[in-house]
Amino acid sequence: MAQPTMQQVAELAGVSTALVSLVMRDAPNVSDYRRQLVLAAADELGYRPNVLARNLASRRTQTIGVVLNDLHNPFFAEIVDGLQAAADDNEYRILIGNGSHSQLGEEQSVETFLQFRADGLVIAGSMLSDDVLERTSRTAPVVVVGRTSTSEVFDTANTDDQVGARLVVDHLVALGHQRIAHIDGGRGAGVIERRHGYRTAMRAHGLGEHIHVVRGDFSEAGGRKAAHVLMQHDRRPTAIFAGNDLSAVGALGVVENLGFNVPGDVSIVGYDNTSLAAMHHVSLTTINQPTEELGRAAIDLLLERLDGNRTKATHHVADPQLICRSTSGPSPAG
Amino acid sequence: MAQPTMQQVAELAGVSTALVSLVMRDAPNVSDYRRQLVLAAADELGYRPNVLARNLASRRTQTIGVVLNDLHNPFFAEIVDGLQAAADDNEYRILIGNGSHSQLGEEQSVETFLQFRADGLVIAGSMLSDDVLERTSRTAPVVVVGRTSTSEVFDTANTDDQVGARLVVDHLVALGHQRIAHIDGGRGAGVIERRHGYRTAMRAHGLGEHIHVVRGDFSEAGGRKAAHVLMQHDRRPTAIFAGNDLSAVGALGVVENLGFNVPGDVSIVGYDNTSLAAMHHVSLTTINQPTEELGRAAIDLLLERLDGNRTKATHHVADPQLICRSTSGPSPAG
DNA sequence: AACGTGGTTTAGAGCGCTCTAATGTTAGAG
DNA sequence: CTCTAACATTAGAGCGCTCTAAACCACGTT
Repeated sequence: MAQPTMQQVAELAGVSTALVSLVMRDAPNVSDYRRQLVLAAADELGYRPNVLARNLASRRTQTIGVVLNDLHNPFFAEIVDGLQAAADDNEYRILIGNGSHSQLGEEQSVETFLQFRADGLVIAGSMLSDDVLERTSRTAPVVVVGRTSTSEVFDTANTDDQVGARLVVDHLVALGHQRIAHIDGGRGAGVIERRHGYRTAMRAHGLGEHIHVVRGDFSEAGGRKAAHVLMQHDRRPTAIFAGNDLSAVGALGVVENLGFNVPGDVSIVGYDNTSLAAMHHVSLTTINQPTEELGRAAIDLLLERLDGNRTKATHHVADPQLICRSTSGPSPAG
Repeated sequence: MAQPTMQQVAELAGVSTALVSLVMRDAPNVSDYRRQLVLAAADELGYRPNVLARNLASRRTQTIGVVLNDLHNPFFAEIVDGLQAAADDNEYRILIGNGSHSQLGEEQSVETFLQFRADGLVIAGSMLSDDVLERTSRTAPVVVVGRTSTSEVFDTANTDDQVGARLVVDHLVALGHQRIAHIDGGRGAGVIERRHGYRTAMRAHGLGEHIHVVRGDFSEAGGRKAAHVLMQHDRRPTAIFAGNDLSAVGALGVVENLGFNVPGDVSIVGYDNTSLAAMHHVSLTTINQPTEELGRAAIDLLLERLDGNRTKATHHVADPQLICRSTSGPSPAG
């Protein structure tokens, strides 16, 4: 399995290793004649540059480490689509680390990337504290996606979750709902803002007394458990605003199983507009986050840092948007 | 952003770099006294080993590259869970590459890992030809997950898809169905076996004349399109066997939207038993693949190769299992 | 014939680590 | 008090590449 080295290519082509290096990097000022020589030799040997050595010598890896909080949440897959596209455009490559939906898993992933000397990090749905993230970004630039922060050290790209939550409440209130409950996301990213947005909007509509928050964890199982609690409450809600699509679908299943009609008896709204929500069979009313935009923004922010064009923290905020589908409707009874 | 090096740690601790190296690698035969000295110095400087340099020198990375065909398919997230657990147990780390549901994306991911000199590769749901995979495994050991192969070069870990398909057909036939159609997965992994298993089982039940295969692509959208075609057919099926859960859910949405009852009018069965199928609201009858087992098997196969204990290709085959949920029921009319 | 000029090529010193072989150290055996 | 064995430590040569500085090589100019 010993792989051919630049040295061998150089010998076969009858040139110096420096020249081979130049050819491999597509440098200008290499005669066409030698370029062909080198390429032919490389091809013959099946030469493949050793990124480890290359990066060690050049002190950059052209690699961005992406840490995803939860591989099971389609939201993150969609973020990756945006990141991938933007990275491709800029000749960076992306490697993905699995945060395993836990702080520890996230920290290990980050550590791996730092040891590999990734040029920068994108952490999507981070559960780490600002403090830890700031410390990390002293080693390599960090962009946090899907989570608000006022940090003056690292950048963020996300949607305004408070506004998003308000859109949900406004929508449900317009449909005549009053008893609107909220399933939050536990320790997940964006949880505080969404919950706060929900509370504020409820009060703004004079529905302060109907504020009802149940804890979830951004998973389908969490949504199920929370919905059970809600539906057994003596004053059960006519509408449920779940913190993300995954928990909304969990709630949806339970509510239906208990014999209620959605949206006839109970309206359910999610958050993220993932592929899950868009599925015909699910057809979930939800809030769209422009994942493509967020992904691109994250890469752009990172590149500005890497190119040394900026040192001040920047927070890219995108607009959320209500996507009305089949799980929300007029309040029963009125 | 210049990070401290082993050299600096050595100076601060008043020892040689070799000793620092030993301490960092937890080697035996280092006096406790110096070990503490070194650790203290490393801690003070915030030293973090440079994996690039380490790997370059030691010629191994302790890293396994995992290429996922489609980040949007929860099946692969579940495979990663198994891989992650097994890798953790063996002090390997996992890095994930995005195959982008395309051959090109997959090849690029593989190339990146080879350039990073990953010790081994796991390719889940590969769309690459045996030929390409065999060539790749001359550079680093490759285990292909979720795809059959008789290759004598690389290893595989998967379930017997033909048996799985037969389980589906048997189940539906037992429920009285005759017009059982199949939505396949286009160029995806396992497609040929599942389709073949379907055909064989149909004929075995004397239903050869009802064989009906429509092309899909393992995505929800593909499932929708295929279902449209099927339901507009003059002899529309009473049961649909979709090649994976994602397309099954797509089909489910369309069938319901067209006003049919599931499973009253049409039964739908998926494949993979992903978290998607298990969702209460979806509750899809499907075939379980033991993802945890597959993930562990893949890592085990890889480690055997890496430890030099085996050179002959091995194909780990797990048993599929029918999971009966709410989308399959007795054939209407009989 | 000496001199620039600008494009092309190369020598060689690192990058930060590991690993082999050699050296230093200590304690018990003879 | 020397000799050994076993443990502890270190020097130094790579690993495969990049990058700076210097060398080389036609050309057309003076």
